[in-house]
Amino acid sequence: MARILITSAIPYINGIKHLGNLVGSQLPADLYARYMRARGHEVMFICATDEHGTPAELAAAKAGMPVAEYCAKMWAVQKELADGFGLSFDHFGRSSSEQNRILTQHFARRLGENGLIEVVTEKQIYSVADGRFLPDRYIEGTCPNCGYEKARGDQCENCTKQLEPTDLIEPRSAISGSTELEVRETRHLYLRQSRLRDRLETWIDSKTDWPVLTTSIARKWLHDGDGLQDRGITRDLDWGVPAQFEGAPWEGMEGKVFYVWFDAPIEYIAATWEWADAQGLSDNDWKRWWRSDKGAEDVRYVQFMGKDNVPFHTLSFPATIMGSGEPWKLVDYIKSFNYLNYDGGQFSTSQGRGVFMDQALSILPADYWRWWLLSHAPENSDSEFTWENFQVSVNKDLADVLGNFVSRVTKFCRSKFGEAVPAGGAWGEQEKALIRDLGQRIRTYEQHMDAMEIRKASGALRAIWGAGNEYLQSAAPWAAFKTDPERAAAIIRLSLNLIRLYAVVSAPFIPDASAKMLEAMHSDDDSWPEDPGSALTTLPAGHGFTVPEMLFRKITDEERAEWQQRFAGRRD
RNA sequence: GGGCCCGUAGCUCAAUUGGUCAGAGCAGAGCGCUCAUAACGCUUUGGUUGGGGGUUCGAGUCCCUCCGGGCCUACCA
Repeated sequence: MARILITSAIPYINGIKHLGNLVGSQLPADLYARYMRARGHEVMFICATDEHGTPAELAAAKAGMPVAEYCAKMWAVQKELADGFGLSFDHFGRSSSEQNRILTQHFARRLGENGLIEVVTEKQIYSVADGRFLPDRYIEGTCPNCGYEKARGDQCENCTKQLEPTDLIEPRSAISGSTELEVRETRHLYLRQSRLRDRLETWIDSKTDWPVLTTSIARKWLHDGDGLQDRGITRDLDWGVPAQFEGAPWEGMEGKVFYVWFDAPIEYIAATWEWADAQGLSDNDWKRWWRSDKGAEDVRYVQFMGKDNVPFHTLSFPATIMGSGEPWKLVDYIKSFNYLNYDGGQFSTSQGRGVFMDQALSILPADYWRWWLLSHAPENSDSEFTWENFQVSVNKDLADVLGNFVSRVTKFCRSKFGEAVPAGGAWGEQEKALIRDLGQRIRTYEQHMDAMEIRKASGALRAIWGAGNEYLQSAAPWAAFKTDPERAAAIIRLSLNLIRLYAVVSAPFIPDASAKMLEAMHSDDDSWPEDPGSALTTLPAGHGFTVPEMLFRKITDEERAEWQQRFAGRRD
């Protein structure tokens, strides 16, 4: 048994995530966690909300509530949606937790003591009307290059030229529109990650099995220009982890907080601590996942994230860990994803374009979404959601192939033998061939799952489902029943057992349907079919079952057309 | 501007380090079956691998170039 630590990139607190966000981190992480648990491994699966930063403060102000209250409310919303999608986190934490405050300040102090933090005085734009310093992209103005009037302080969207906020003509606050802007001096802590460049590069170079997407982004940052640059890790905000605290090796940081990207990854650790506290466990119960001096040497740590998160997970967070000089766990494997597009364009949170998690669950159960999203995960390039493709995949794979298999077997048995596993007959050549075939297909499935090749794994699973229909067609119990009922009984006994086997191997992808299948088979034996032959004798003759409700319904053309129109733009 | 990724059958995607007629699923066509959610099984039609050039005994794979799409570019997260 191995020990596997799995973290999903933590979703930002601000608003409800769309399906592209879901498939880029939380959902594949859940698939992997469920699979590894099913294989008997000890798993710690961690996620949380990322709550600090300017957008959270602004969203709270817009909602007319204190930021802490807003975050608490949105955490509950996201938690409920995560539960709705069956995301099996061992703990869904909050980056605003007390545990994260303690750890974030701890890491900062260690980095400071190790000479890796520097106080830098710099000039930033301050908005008097808003009473806050403005991040570059919260400043709007006219582009000096092309004359576009809504250029942002970091880049002009129209001509793509990169800008400094002071380049803008008639700059104004993007928040209030106020033109009362001043350049003010402010002091910030910088993480001197340039000093760790060689160590980081050696470390990245050792990861020869990582996806190209992951390593190429890391290398770009390591080599771009003068190489890895130092990075400001504090901000002039109210909401966050205070940068000035008891024991801090610097002064004058009162009123400042750590940058959200400094404390967010630390929340992976903090959330594990939150988990231990919530369970009433000891310090060592969470440290054994994170500290190699506390029993984490044998832990394999896997992170899941979208490509936009890669620089922070390959460089700045590892720099934080390495720079601490303490034996915290570094990531062993990063699985990164491209983006999922929506019907010819991008999902857009601001425009409400695409399907969001709450909307998805309001029209179809989670398993339908899980299956489509995972079997089309954007692993090698950006991929695309279309309603036509969604309808066809769900109807064919889930309803016709898997759902109908369960239906035809259970209904045939009920009508010919009653609602119990029939006795009599024996396995022949066809059964031996099926078992050999299943053994191979399951092994292929396991290999893809172990390698986190999600699309390939879904294809292998579909092939396992297909094997059942192929077998039924060639064994033809409906024909055998007329001349040799015992033979038909043997076929159906195996087929009913096959339903239980399908429930077990399919559970990582479609946990709710799998639970229904097990329930219909009146079984709670969810042990992995290490040996298909014996797995198919789990339900003995005489064992009762129930014909289940339709496992998956089909999506009609009318529904597809309606949804296509409903989600084309503008969220209500 | 710089960097990276991608372009393969009508659609969604595969093709170990360059190595036998470029493969699946879906859609299409034909046949079979009738237990089942008009479901299932079998067979089968689709490709000058975006265009052009080059290296090689051999290129979807490597190099150059052009076209098209996407991402990142360090103060959104």
